[in-house]
Amino acid sequence: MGSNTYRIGLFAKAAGVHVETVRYYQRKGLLNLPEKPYGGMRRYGEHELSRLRFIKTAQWLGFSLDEIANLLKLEDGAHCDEVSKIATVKLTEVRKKLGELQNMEKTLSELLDACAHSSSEMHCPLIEKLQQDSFSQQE
Amino acid sequence: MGSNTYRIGLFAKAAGVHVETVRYYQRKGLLNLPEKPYGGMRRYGEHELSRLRFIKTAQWLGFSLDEIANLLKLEDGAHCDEVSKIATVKLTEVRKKLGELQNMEKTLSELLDACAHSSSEMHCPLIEKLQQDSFSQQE
DNA sequence: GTTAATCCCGTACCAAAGTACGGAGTCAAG
DNA sequence: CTTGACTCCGTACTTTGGTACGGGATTAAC
Repeated sequence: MGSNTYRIGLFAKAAGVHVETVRYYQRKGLLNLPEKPYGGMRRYGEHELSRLRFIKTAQWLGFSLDEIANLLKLEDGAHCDEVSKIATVKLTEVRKKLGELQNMEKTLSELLDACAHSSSEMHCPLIEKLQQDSFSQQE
Repeated sequence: MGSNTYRIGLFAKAAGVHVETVRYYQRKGLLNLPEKPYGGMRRYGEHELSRLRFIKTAQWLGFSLDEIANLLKLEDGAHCDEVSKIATVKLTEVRKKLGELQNMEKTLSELLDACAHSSSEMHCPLIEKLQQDSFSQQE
């Protein structure tokens, strides 16, 4: 089936991570380590590659490796009820993150807007607002 | 001038952080530690308090302590364009994340929906779906 | 057919952002 | 004037997410 063309070095490079990081993810169970032919070297294919890319994307979005591990259980296939359970939890997390980001987006863009329309050289509205404690439901 | 009314405990509490965190920020140079009267205890005023709140708010907006240290250098409000530049970069990042999270939200809720209408083995197309488009030049 | 580059795997170390600990000193109440 | 709460300061430990190191195996290139 899948032509497992990469060895670990190229595999890591293709996803923009270090070899050590790949091994680290394997230790954590985020990636499984392919069978090693008797005394040879392990090989990685496209599927593992997109899994690795997925990990990096999810991480960039603010998920911890533990959370990602859970997300990946969905990809690994499971019975419906378990999938539902995990997916529900994840969906809640995703929506929470969405809310937080929307908050950030709003705040930042308002501040930038104020900056753009400010004529005063001496008072940056962004700095000033950050100093007042207005937005503070920080979680 | 400013009546330096708080001692560290109240000061920390007023900003919603631990005493140890205040000390940590002092060590990192994010807060300066007030003069200590001969053998007495240090006092903190409103100015330091808004600085501390600034730190927490900026952190909440996704800035690292190092980035915040940089923002604090511009605290005098006289460098609005520079501040704007930094904030714009953040905003761009935040918007990109929003897009990807929305994507993830969609995938997960579709998955849940599919789950509700079937009762067998389930396998989530999470990775393929999410890998397909855009994302990827994460930083 | 011997080097140079890779891989394998285990262990150790690193940075960010705190948190915890402990022996002092100080201050407010009873 | 002592007890309890708070402060001071230094050092150590914690979690997360990696990096680095090093000896031995294996493969690719000349």
